[in-house]
Amino acid sequence: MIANAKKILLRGVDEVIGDLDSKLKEGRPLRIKAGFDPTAPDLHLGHTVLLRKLRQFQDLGHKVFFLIGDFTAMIGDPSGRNETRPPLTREAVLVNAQTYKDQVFKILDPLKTEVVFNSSWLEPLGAAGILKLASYRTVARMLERDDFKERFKNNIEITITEFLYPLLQGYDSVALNADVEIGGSDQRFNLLMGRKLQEIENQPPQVVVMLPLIEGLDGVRKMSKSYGNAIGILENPDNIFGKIMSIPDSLIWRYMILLTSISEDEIEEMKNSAINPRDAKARLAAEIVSMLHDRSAAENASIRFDSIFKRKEKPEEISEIIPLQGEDLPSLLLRAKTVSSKSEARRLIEQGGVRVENDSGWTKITATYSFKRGDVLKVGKKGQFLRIG
RNA sequence: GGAGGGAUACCAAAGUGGCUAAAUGGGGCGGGCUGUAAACCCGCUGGCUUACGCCUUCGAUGGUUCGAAUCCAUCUCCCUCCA
Repeated sequence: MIANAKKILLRGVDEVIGDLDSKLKEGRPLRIKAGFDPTAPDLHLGHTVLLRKLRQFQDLGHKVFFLIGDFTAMIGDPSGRNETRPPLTREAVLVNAQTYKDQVFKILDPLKTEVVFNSSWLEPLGAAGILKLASYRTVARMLERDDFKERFKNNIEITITEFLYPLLQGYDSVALNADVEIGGSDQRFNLLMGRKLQEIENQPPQVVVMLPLIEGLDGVRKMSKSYGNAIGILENPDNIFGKIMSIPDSLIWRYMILLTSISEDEIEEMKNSAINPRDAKARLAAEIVSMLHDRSAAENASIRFDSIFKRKEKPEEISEIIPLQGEDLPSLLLRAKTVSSKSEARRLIEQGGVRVENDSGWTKITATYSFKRGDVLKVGKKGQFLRIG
């Protein structure tokens, strides 16, 4: 029973600190904590690694405390950063928090989730409480943390508030009496701080479960909206499918382990077979679309993908644009929002990035091409289609 | 509080009076080859213009000059050393 639970819970996990076994053996619903920094307006696939892990705990009967770090967001988590973050306004924090709530239940079980805001206990803490927390740790201990150490060494500023961040996050664990905290492996220091503070406050220290940060679509940097290498949770099925098809092969198995429920045995089997990486990717893409939408959305996305990219057909639904009097191609493309400026449009056209469908297939066109009603244009290699109305 | 150094396009980094819309690298985009993969090759990468060209951009503001990213003044921010 516990062995089975452990197998599920440890899938894809980077590292566990503390005794998960004995927590599980207690047989009660554990209090699982995961903190979210409400700075990102949208969740992406990277967040689902964590959300999926939370869901697995829920499915085994445990309770998730989905913590929105509205108070700590005013500082900004320094983890993994090489620079100080600008603070967010209170309003922005609240708006972002709401968008989080709108998205996470695509993965989490709402019945076993409690959404909490850390301002509800950090605010009452007051200056005195913060001073007390701060007295628990020394500057030397803080500088043990890698990113602080690096920044300190390289004369990159570290604000005092950033030192406070791990303390406050750690205190969240005390306030919630957390049994387990799940976080990205970049959170190591903060997660361990929770254990430390719980011990000081005479609580059993939480078990720390660290998940890897997944690489973004470029396969190099971690997935992040600001790197433009992310897939948003709310994106449409075709987009998600297409983006997965464009990931480098090196990511396939990692994504399968972390983002799908395909059994580890089956993944091993595929890996050892002579499967065409393209087909493995298509399977992966379908699984992910199913997770964020549903099975039939995944099937449709797969069919459309093959039609457009394998057989070079045009999609059945194409947005139509009606040309204005005397409008030229660059202006039309700009108005259709397929490019961000006319210069860009000209560049694109000059380089053969714009084609029209005719008897000989997709044919490159020039800026002076006189389009006519019914023409279907394809813009760029990712394939944006336009019909002239 | 004192002394010195710095701020250049998405990022890094050259440029110290005109030849600079600004070298080079990365990133991004487009083309070729593919499996919307990787690697590789080619091109593009401020805006407006069919084009000649015009306009805006080198931390901010003001000035010198026929002409400034480059010189001067003030300001803002960052770094180093000293206290």
